[in-house]
Amino acid sequence: MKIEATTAKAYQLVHDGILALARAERQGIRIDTEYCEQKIQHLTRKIQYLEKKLEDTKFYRHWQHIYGRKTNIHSNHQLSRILYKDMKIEPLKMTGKGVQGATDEAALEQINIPELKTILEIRKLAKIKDTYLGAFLREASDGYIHPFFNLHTVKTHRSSSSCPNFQNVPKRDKEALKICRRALFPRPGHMLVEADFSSIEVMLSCCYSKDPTMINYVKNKKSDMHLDMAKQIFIFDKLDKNVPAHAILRQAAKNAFVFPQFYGDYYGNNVKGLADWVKLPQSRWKSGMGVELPDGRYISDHLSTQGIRSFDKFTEHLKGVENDFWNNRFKVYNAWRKAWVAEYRKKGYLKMLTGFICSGIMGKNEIMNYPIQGTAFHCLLKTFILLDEAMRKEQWDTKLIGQIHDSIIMDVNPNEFEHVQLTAHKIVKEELPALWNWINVPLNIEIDVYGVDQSWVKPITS
DNA sequence: GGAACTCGCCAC
DNA sequence: AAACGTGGCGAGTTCC
Repeated sequence: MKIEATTAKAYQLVHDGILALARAERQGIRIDTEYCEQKIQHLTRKIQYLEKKLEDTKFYRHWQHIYGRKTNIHSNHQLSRILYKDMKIEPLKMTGKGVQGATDEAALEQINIPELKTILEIRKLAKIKDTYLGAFLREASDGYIHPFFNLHTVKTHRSSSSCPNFQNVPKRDKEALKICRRALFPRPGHMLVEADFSSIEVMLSCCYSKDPTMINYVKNKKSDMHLDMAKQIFIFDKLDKNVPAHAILRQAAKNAFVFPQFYGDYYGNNVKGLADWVKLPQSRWKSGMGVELPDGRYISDHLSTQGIRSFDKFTEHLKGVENDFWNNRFKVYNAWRKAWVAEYRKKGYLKMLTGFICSGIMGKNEIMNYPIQGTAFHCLLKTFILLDEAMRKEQWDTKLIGQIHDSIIMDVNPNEFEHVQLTAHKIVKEELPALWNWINVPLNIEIDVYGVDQSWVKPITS
């Protein structure tokens, strides 16, 4: 696919953006190579130990019996054959291209063979060692890595990063986070600072759709879309998000319903994710199942009082929630979606608020997601450009060093921190809305600060 | 022996 | 009726 800017204002943004990003690439990110080397050795030994442990099992000997000298526990192709052909286990899901049984984490967890846990553990450690620490070392030069930030590779006009990819360093898995991010440091006496746009894709959904309900959700600090959805999905009149059990319901609604729905998913998939979150099985429910509620009851008992006693009944309920979500709660957004898709089908291309054009054959979900994703990134990019401008004009010692779609990573001189923070806020709250009159909601950033001379592991704020 | 593919997995 | 968007990258495998 050919990716180009296509209008004058889009071209200008890419032009300025490339230059600002190139300056960040040139600065680079400080890396502790000694740590990487030591940690790689440590992980290698750990992996060797797990491999030895595996080799001492019946499961492995069986594998060896089939593959002989070619036996390779890192081969998912071999593993798929062993499990699904040889041991005749019924595969619960197939791989993406659909020809063999899947051997990903979700699939292996469903199979009751203890050796598979060891394989998963090896996979996780190998990923950390090879994809992250190994790549950091390979790319390190004089104590710095210089990841590329590309603006010409992505269909949605977002960015990508490579050599190494700075945009996928582990964060969710706390162990992986600690090991990988411990390698990256600020310059001596400086601190790493990360400025994240708050819910930027929701903001852009407001800009495109002008949906009043959605706008109210992001403007009104007391309202909470995910909590409201949790109430509706799990049928509660009241939920307090500060109660841990309620916080889980809110997270479930957010991650297994709201986000997937905006990406184009449907209730039949969402219901599985929701059941996972609240630990309910995909079958009939009995008393005492699932997560515990603050009053000591379990979620299955609560739903039972609402007439929902099985996964199937819950699915039916969720179908109603989905219908209400699009035809009632966010009906203006839904109308925009329909009109937006119709317009693309008439013209054969779509044009973003920032002037970028996407053409080619697209499905419904792509037509809806591209403008949101692309334009959200353009807010980040313009902010990056303006920060870079201020930095050079005022000769900051602080440096811009990277970007992850909706966040900017800086290497900050502590004496300049207050000023940098003020400048960033001024850009997103005042300059951006003044520049782009289609911004109809308040943009905001959250700032995370890491300690002076400390790695990228744990922010000392927020 | 390298290119191109699949699979799995990390991020937003 | 159908049904989750965007990337990069390592290892294994297959093709030429």
